[in-house]
Amino acid sequence: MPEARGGAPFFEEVNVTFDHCNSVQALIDVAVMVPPFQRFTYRVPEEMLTEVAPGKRVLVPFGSRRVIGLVLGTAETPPSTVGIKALIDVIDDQPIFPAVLVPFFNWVADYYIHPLGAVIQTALPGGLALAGQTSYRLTEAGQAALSERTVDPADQAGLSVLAKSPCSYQRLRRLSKGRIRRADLERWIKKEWVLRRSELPADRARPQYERIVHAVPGGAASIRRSPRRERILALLQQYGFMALSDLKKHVATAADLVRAMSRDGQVQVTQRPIYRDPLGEPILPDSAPALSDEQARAVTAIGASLGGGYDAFVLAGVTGSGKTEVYLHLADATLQRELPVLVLVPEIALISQMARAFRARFGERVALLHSGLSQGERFDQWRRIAQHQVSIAIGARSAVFAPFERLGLLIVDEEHDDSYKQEGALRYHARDMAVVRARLQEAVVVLGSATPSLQSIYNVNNGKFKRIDLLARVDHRLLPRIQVQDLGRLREERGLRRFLSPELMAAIQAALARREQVLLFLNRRGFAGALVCAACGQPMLCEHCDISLTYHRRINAYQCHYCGHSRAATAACGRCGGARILRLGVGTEQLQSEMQRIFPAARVARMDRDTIRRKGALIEILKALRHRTIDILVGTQMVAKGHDYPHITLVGVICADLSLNLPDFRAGERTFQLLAQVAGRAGRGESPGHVILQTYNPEHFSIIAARHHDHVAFYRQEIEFRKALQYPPFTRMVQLRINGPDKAQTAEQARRLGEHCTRIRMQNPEYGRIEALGPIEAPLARISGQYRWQLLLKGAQVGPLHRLVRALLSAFNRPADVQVTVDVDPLFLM
DNA sequence: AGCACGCCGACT
DNA sequence: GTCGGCGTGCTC
Repeated sequence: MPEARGGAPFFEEVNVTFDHCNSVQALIDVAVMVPPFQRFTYRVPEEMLTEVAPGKRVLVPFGSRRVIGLVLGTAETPPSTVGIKALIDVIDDQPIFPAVLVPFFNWVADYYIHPLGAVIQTALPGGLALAGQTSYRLTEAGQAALSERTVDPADQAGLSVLAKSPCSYQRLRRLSKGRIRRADLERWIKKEWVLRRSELPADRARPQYERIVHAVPGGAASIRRSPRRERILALLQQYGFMALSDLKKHVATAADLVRAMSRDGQVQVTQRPIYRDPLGEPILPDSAPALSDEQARAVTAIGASLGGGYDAFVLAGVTGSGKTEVYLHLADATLQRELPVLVLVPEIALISQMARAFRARFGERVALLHSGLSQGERFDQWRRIAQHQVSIAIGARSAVFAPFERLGLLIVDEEHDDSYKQEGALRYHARDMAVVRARLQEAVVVLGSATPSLQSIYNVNNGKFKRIDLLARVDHRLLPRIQVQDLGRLREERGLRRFLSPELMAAIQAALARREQVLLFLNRRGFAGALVCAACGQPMLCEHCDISLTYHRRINAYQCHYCGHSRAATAACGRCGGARILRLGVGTEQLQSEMQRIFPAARVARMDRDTIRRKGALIEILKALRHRTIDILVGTQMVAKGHDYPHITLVGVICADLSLNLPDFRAGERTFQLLAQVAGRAGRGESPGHVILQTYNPEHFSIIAARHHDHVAFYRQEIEFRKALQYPPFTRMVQLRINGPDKAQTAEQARRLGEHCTRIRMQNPEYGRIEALGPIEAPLARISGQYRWQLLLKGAQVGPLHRLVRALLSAFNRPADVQVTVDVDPLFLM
């Protein structure tokens, strides 16, 4: 094939060539699944034309290698400067995602400034072997060199790691604790001590099948009979067909017998896919209860838009107003139009609750997608959606990529929750993407929350979203009474009395006497808050993170909450060597043990990251609460998240200020949401709720607004503050993060990036109104041994910001171990 | 990421 | 002159 280089006459000839071999449609765009993860154009050989389809994996030549790519569609703009290669093979029989997702993937790649192939990789369930695995193995020469000790002592250690077994580079790095570097491997390969083998491995996640045995007409009349065969034939006569696994329960040797019988023509065997069921326990079906007038109005209002193209709603329902029931009715209405429903929930723990409700109403039509599933389970759920076998999917943020070909309704529950923001290589916000996906697929999107984000309320006021309120709690339950206690007046007290006001203590006592449940919220896990040397006042810092350690009594150690590193609690002060370390403040661990001491008869439990680490532990706590085998629950902010605790009447907020004092412009919003949410946990049953909110800042507007359940007042003040300081939603932000293992080098590269940025901004008037803050050292200057710098870009329009960042990144050459990541619409500026 | 290519200094 | 070290840049 001639290269389409050069002038017009040549161009025509190319077209003639295309016409001649009838292959104009035979050019396809493929996203390669190895760096640089970009889209490339390939030619499809004639014999593969019928097989190729968007969403299928293909094997393509790439440089001197063969790699896996994903078909995006026919090429729109064939590249004119390079020769186009032909693809080698089509891997899949069925597409692994529908073609309609391609524009969505493109949008995500553009908006978040991330390579298309990498976007698709994050979207797909794991185990699809998208990248060829490269493994390294010690050669005989390497073995010899190692045993003869002719190698450099520095290489000795690395090579002996490799001597144990061949493995991948990543595993190698882990096994050698990061001491083996890429350059070492390349050097060893040159010396022929090490062999690199690149292979395209089999999928780890494969469909599972079960064998179905069918009766054959006249089969029973066949020659070979035996009592066991008779039994099998009789069972098949009765049921028509049976799974082989069920047959085995009746006839232990069924597997062999059936094979023989199939040969003799007595039965017929077919295969049918089975799905590993992530929902272990059976769920009793329920039927739709009657809606309140308010709920019914919400369903009618939103339901009117179903099937009529894109529309977006904010469903603002106070805690306990029955949003889930509205979702269920809307889902039902959507299914009646034969359109699928996608439900996003902020975290795994809440998925089971939502899934239960949906399963009870819709049975087997529900798929689950989240990271708690095994790779095989996730693959199965994904495939059931892609093959139209389910019409509802419930999942965490990555489920926004669920492979629905058509979509009627997208629900984002607890839309204000920051867990929707993914903080990996691709930093996306699942709520924002849900809105975009709804627009692209002409679906209705519902953002539900008791405390809608400032962003969403702003969009309502802009006319972008429609707002629907649920103001009443179900069964006319009242919102809890909130009482504020000033912690300042307890400053002179010693020990726990500093943190527990007499009013809170009395309320706990009274609630326990009434046999009601108490929730105590403290946004700090561990035993004590701060660790300070008694001699010199130096705080205990993590060796890898420049972050204060926290004392954990259960393991009797100081622990870093950022990298997990811990030191024995006998460790001395890092500065003066002083042995006496003061433990100031209080954490959930201490609060729990103090509560147990003060109320010995009460059953006290704790819910924080430490106690729910074990799989199923959270469910157990929730169950125990429901069965009233817990009297006092102590917990961190996870207790505020949407769980339904029907028997809790008293909520104590130990210190409402912990999230207020963070150096982040969203601190006020987070505090208000947290307080409103945690207060909402009280009084969801028949008894009224009571909340005691302790704070050092009783006059702060976030606290006052929370106290009066006054969302409007909070919004009005917060939006003024954002406007005055030109923060989102009035401006758009992109944050560039510069990370590296070396302090000076990271600082130097950050400075260079800043200079590049200034130069580009000066060159083009389009960037004139973009503000660059930094580069500055990040507030968390080091995490897990990585030094962190940041450059924050702020502008009125997202377009110029995007273009500036793209120009900046393409002009910036960085050393291999310094990383630059892009965070569009950053949520955490630390 | 991997691989080729091209440029330097150290050897046959 | 050739080998092999590493920095640079491309992959349809």
